[in-house]
Amino acid sequence: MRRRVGRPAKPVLSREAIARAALALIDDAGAEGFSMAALAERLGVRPSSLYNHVSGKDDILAAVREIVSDAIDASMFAVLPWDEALVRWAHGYRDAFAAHPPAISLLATLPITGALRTLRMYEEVVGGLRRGGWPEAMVIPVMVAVESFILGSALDLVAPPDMFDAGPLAAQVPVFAATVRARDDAATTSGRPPADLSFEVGLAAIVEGLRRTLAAMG
Amino acid sequence: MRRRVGRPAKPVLSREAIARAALALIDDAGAEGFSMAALAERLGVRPSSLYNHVSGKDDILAAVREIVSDAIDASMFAVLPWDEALVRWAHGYRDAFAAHPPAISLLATLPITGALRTLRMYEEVVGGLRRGGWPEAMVIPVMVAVESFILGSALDLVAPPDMFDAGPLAAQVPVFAATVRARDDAATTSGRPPADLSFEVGLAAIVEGLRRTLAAMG
DNA sequence: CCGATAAATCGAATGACGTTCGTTTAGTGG
DNA sequence: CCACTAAACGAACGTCATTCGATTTATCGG
Repeated sequence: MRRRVGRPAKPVLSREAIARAALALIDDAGAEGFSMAALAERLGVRPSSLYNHVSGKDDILAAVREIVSDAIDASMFAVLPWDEALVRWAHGYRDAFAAHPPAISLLATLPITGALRTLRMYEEVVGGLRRGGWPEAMVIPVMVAVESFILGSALDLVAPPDMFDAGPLAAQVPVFAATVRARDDAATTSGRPPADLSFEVGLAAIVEGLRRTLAAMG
Repeated sequence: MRRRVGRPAKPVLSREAIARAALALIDDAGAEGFSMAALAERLGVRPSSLYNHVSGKDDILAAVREIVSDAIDASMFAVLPWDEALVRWAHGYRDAFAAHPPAISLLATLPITGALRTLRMYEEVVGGLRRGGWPEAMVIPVMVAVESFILGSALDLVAPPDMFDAGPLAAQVPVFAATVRARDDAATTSGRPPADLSFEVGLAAIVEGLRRTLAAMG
């Protein structure tokens, strides 16, 4: 698996290949397992070789974010009413991140790339909202608000499952502890993870609220 | 400012003092400027001394999060209708993070501490929602959904201001580019940052949507 | 008042990590 | 065929978080 010095016959690396390997590494080894050394080894290469194709670790993460974001479909805005499209877009958006849980915390804090494909997605969303009747100045705030909710929900997805486990302190917060149990029961009987319940409740609420907001503006 | 070896007359360090200095350091030097070495210097101490009071960097960040979270008031749930309390709580929650922008990205991905004060806040929120008529199994999902939106909005707060600047690609996404300009104009004339517009629109929508959800369950 | 113990710091060392740079080799255009 | 460029390698550097033993000082029991 070790390479010899010198330019290889066929290129071994590329920005794309590095990004794909990085995502696979993060999926396998988690966020802490993602190092330039580990990534290089997975590619059969020395760490310094990576710098011929990317400018550094941040650049790799930006490329990883592009890959993950590319899985988000926004074409429904062209054919569905804005509110219905928003719901489907949000589901696909969250699913794209949910497919790579260990990557979420790494990508969430990353400034969103201004890559062309990302801009095109925004173009579709914005077009759908405008056609739906939203005034121009409110379209971006509406989109960002939904995106913020999605991102926050993605982070919730990767939170430790016992986050709300009060442990020995449960006696001091009895209402809370009982309510957490009720949610856990609901999650079990519905067969869905607790994070899904929060996401569905919140998404339905925010879209319904937006419908009312738009209607109230005539 | 340099200390001598040996046990000092008065303790110089404590978990609390370390956490407060860490938050101040993050505010001053940003997330990248936060290192054990820099923190130790600010405290007039050697890095290794810190380990007598905290278990490591993660532990310090957890303590920082406790400090930031302590600024969140949840007492309004005891005296206001649940929907109004939710709006005020969300504002205070976001403000607490907005007071320390460089800390947001560090804390956002951190698993929420199960500290007693945090649990007490949840106890108040949960109590308010239950008194408002929410069925037991839905209370936690409702709270988590709102919290996810707040956290996502806090991250938006720290995003680079030119995030939506398409630059030379603007010609390829004309509707989007024009809509971003309209938002920037609205932000300028209203005298509020763009992130505030998104937060207000989203918060109003999600709470209004929750009102409708609850009413529909009668 | 004294000696044992515990608390707390320091200094040195370690290992991992991201990154830079000079060297070496192989393909490519003229 | 030759100069140039692309690409990978190996070595080195600086930073960082963390560990550990030595050292100093306060506190407490007798």
